[in-house]
Amino acid sequence: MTRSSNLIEVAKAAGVSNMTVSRVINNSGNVSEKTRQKVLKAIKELNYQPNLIARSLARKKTNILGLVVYTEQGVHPAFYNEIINGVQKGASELGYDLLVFANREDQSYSDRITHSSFVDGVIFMGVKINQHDIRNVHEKGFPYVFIGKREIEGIHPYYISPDYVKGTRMAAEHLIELGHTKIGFIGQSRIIEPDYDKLLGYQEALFKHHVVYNPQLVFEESQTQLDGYNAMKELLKQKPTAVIINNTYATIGATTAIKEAGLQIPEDISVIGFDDNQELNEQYNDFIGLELSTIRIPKVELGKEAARMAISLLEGNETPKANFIDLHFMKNDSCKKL
Amino acid sequence: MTRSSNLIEVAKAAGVSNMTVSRVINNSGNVSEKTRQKVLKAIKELNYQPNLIARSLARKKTNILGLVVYTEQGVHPAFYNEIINGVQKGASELGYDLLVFANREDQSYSDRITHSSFVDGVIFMGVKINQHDIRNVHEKGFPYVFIGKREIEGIHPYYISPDYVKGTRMAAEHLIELGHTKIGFIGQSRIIEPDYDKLLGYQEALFKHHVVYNPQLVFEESQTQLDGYNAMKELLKQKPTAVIINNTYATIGATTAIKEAGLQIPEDISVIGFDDNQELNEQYNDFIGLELSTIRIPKVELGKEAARMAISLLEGNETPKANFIDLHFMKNDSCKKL
DNA sequence: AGATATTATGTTAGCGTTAACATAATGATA
DNA sequence: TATCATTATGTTAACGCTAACATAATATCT
Repeated sequence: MTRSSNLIEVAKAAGVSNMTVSRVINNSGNVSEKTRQKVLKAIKELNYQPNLIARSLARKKTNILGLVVYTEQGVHPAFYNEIINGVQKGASELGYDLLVFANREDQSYSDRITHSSFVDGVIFMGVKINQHDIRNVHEKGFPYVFIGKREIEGIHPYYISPDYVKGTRMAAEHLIELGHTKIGFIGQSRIIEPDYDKLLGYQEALFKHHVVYNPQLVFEESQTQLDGYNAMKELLKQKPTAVIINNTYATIGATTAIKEAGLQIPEDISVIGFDDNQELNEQYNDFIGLELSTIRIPKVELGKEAARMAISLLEGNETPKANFIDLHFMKNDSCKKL
Repeated sequence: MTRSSNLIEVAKAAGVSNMTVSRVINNSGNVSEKTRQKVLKAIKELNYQPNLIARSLARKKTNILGLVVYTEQGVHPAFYNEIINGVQKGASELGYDLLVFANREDQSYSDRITHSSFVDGVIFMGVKINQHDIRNVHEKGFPYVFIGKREIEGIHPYYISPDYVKGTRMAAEHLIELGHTKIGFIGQSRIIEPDYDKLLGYQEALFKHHVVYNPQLVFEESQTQLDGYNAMKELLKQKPTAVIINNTYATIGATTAIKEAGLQIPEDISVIGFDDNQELNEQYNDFIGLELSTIRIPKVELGKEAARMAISLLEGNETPKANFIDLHFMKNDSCKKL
C-alpha cells in the first residue's frame, strides 16, 4: 500500500517548520499569506492528509462521538435510522465523526466507550437501555446524553426528548375544536415512558376544555398490529367519534377493526396517528385510501439536537439537562368536523 | 471526568518496567508468572485500560475494519442489518472492531478511509457503490472487499458473494424433479448482477434436465410489489405450473395476482421465493397462510466471511479473489408434485 | 564449574501530531 | 532611530504506547 506522507515531509517540501504546517492545516495562529500558499502547495503535491490517530493522541481528543443504539423488536429500524442520520449531520456540522455501536444484542458497551479513548462523548438511544452502561458512564463522569426522557435509579441524565405531552395535547385539542368529546386513546403508557406522556397530553387537552375524562375510552397497552385491532374492537363499543393512536402498527390494526365494523374514516370516526416511520405511513395511507392526520416526530432534528447537546457537554459548555423538541401536527384528511 | 491511568503508572505501581506491563497486556513475550500476577493486580487496582489511540499510533494499525454501506430504496434495511451483524461478529472474532460508514447519501468515503488511518481495511456493500470510492481505494492499494459479485471498469476486486447461480439452479431443479416444466422466472437480471446470476441458475437447471427454455416465461425487470404483480399477470397467460420470484416484495405482488386470478398456491401453481428478510417473509407467510419455499441467503455467515476476507487481505495473507457462499433451499409448503 | 541456550526484564527511540514556550521579523509610536 | 507591540515562525517536549535492541537472570548441557 502506498504510504501516506506526514507533516514533516510537507514541512520540508515547503521549506518551513512542522508547526507552520500544523497551523495551516488547523487554521490556527498567524501565518502569512505567502507561506500559507507555499504550504498548501506542498500539501497538494504530496497528497497529504493529517493522521487523525496522531492528532487524537496529541490533543487527547478524538472528535468522535459515540452513539449506542439498543435495538429492539417492534420499533421499525427506519425509525432509528432517521435519528442516526440526524445525529450524524449534527455531529458533522460541529466537526465530529460518528461511531455507532449497535448490532450486538444485550451487549454492554460502556467499558469500550469510557476507556480506550475512542470517543469523546456518547449518546444512548433505544428503549431497553443497558442499566450497567448508564451507571458506569455516569460514575466516571463521562459525557453522555439520552435520546428520550429518562430517569434511571436516581440518576438524572442529560436528555433530549420529543415533547409528547405537548404534541398529543395539540392533537387532542384539534379534535375537541372540531367538536369531538368522545375521543379514544390507544397507547402503551403502562410500559413505556414516552407513551405515558402521550396520555398526559391527551388528559391535559380534555381538562383544559372541560371535557370529562372517561377511562373506558383509554387503552394503555397497545403496540402491535394485533394490540391495536383488539383495543379498537373494545373501544368501538363505547361509540367514540374520534381516536388517537400511539403508533403506526397499532393504527393499522385499529383501522382494520374500524373497517370490519363497517365504519368509514373520517365520516364515522376521526383518527389521528403518530408518524413513526414514513414508509410504514405511506403503506397505511395506500391501505385506507386517504392521508392520515398524524403527529410527526422530527426525527432528523431530534438526532441533530442530541449531537449538539452531547458535544456542548463534552466541550465543557453549560448545557441544560432536559431538552424538548416540538412535534408537528400534520393536519390531513382523517378528521371530520362534527 | 476521572482521568484514566496509563502504562507507566501501572508499571510504577507494580514495580516493573513499562514494557513488562505492555507484555502482560498483550500476552506477548515472556513474563514470569510471579510478575504477571503483580502486574495484573496493579492493573486491577488502577482500573487501567490501554489507550487504543496510542496503541494504534505506535503499531501503525488500528485493528478497526471499515464497512461502507451504500443504502438504497427497495432493499429492506433489515437485509443489510443482518449482514452488518455478521461482519461485526466475524471482525470481533479476529480481534477487530467495526466502523460503519452509512447514512450519508451520495457521499464519497474513500478519502476519509484511506488517509486518516482510522481503519486498516474496508468492506463495501450495497448496489449503488460510489465509483470514485472504488477507484481511489484500488489505486492506493488499500485493502478492500466487496460484498456481492462485482467487476467495475476493468477493476477486478476481491469479493464475497452468495452463489446465486447454484442457489437458483437448486430451486429450479427441485421444481423439475417435482415434474414441472413450465416454470416462470420473475427477476431483475437486466439491472443488477446478482439477479443475472439467478437467471443463469434457472437456465442451467433447464438445460441440465433437457427442458426447453421459453423466454416468454421470463420477466427480467421486477423489483417492487407492483412489478411483481404486473409480471405475474402477464406470466399467468402462459399457464405456468410453477414460478421462481427473485425478491419478497415482488413475491407479495405476484401472489396478489395469483389470488386475483382465483388460483391457489400450491394446488394450481408452485412458488419459490428468495428469503431476503425474515420479517417481511413472515408477513408474507401470514398473508398467504402457508410457508413459502424459499432460497435463503445466509446473511450473517456472508458478513462474517466478508470480515474474514478483508482481515486476511489487510494482514497480508494470501487470499482468493472471488469467494462464494452457498444458499440454502428451504423446502416448505408452496411447491406441489405434479 | 564454565560455556551456552533460554527466559525474563529493561532501555531507548520512535509513531505523527499539537501545546507551550521561545525567538525572529515586521510594523507602529514617540 | 530607538522602543515597544504585534505578527510570523521555530524548537522542544509531550501524548501513551510498542518495536527493536540490550542486558540481566536463570536453566541446560558438557
